[in-house]
Amino acid sequence: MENGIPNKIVVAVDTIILAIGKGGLEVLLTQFKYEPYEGRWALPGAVVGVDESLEETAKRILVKRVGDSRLHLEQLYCFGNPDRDARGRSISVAYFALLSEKEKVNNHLTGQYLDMKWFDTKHLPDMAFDHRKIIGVAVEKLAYKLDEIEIIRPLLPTKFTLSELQRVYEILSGKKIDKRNFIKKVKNDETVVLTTEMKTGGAYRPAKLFKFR
Amino acid sequence: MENGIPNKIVVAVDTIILAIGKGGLEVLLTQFKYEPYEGRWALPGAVVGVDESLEETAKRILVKRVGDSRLHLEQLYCFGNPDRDARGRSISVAYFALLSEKEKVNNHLTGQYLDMKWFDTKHLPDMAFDHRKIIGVAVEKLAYKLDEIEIIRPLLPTKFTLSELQRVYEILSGKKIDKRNFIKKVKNDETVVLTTEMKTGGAYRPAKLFKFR
DNA sequence: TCAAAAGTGTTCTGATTACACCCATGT
DNA sequence: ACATGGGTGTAATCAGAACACTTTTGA
Repeated sequence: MENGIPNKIVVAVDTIILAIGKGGLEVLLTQFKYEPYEGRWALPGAVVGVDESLEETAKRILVKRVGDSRLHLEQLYCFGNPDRDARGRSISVAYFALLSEKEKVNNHLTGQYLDMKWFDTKHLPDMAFDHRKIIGVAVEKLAYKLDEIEIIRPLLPTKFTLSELQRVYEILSGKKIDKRNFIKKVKNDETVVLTTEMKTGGAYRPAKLFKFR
Repeated sequence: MENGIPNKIVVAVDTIILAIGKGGLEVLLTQFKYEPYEGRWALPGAVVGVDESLEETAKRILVKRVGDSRLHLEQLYCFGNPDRDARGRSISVAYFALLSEKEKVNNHLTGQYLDMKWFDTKHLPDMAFDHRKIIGVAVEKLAYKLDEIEIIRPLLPTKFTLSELQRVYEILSGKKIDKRNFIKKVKNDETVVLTTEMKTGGAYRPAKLFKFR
């Protein structure tokens, strides 16, 4: 039962902004400028406004940091241990956001946003708060959701080759998979269909392009 | 990024206490005594203490309402729409708790706790806040988690017949399943094993008792 | 002896795994 | 011509679904 007694807990949203990079799954972090976490890296976040839904807070962060709020956004978990923030009691509602075009963000990485950088989720820098753990939970959940190939959609451009799809699948699941078995899986699933176009311009043999339905 | 600016948001934990009852899955609710939700039913909840973790808050609720905090407890979701509480801005971190012995709770349903009652999740009364929706999400998640039979453990006594196990499975999944197929599934799974005991005293033919490993 | 729940096996289908070679292109 | 990634099929195994009759007990 809830009642109206106010408390001193700060409610924040933190976003785990993920994209596929050269080496694997990457997350966008910002460097903290102040004590007690000076120099350490943190997830982009914001305190929830009094008239703002949690998802609106998350979108506000995305607009500021990525320049676009139309990403796949999903609530991950609510972290609330009393010792998670050395500055005082806070709880963080974590959302993950999936991004297909890192480049778009990278245009943001100028001027006032020079404190932002992509990191491979397997090689994270020194992190503030419990954010390392939060990223761990996010990566784990993503792998768990992978039984629906659909979850890959926001991480790819609208058209992609089978190899690109398979690469994302392997990165998220952490497992290698055989090409021939993978195409069977994809064809069964029916969420991914062939287009008539070919990926040209790449080195070597052109590949058929697929898209999500 | 989080900072220390205080806000006016109340952080509460609400618990969805579930058990298997005569008609199906049941949830324990309390009747609200005050405006603006007078007479409506709500999930047992509490405001999070400043030095208390979210899970500790949930356990505090369980001790008070059920007399036991050693239930299966799991965070469900964080609900935070600005209009979810007519009295002011609040967010609710929902936890579900699974209970095998409704009777234990029923001893609590006396004196100051006469405002507590079990309801079938399919026939809920008029509810306060967004609690009807929260219960819906909980029931859905439970069905989703059912691919691991393990999730049924906290809803059953330590020893149980195959039919009892199957009944819970059917209630949570919302589907009928064939007896012979069900035992194959259970045997494959290997989390449930046969004991040497029989369920005697019931009407008709005695049944073998199983237990979780 | 009857009512009610317990107990039991086979067949079919669809998904998953293991596995190896030729093809099309740019350099 | 060669290096590189694109593209393809078969056989074995396993889980899930459909399906009906006999057994044991208490009343």
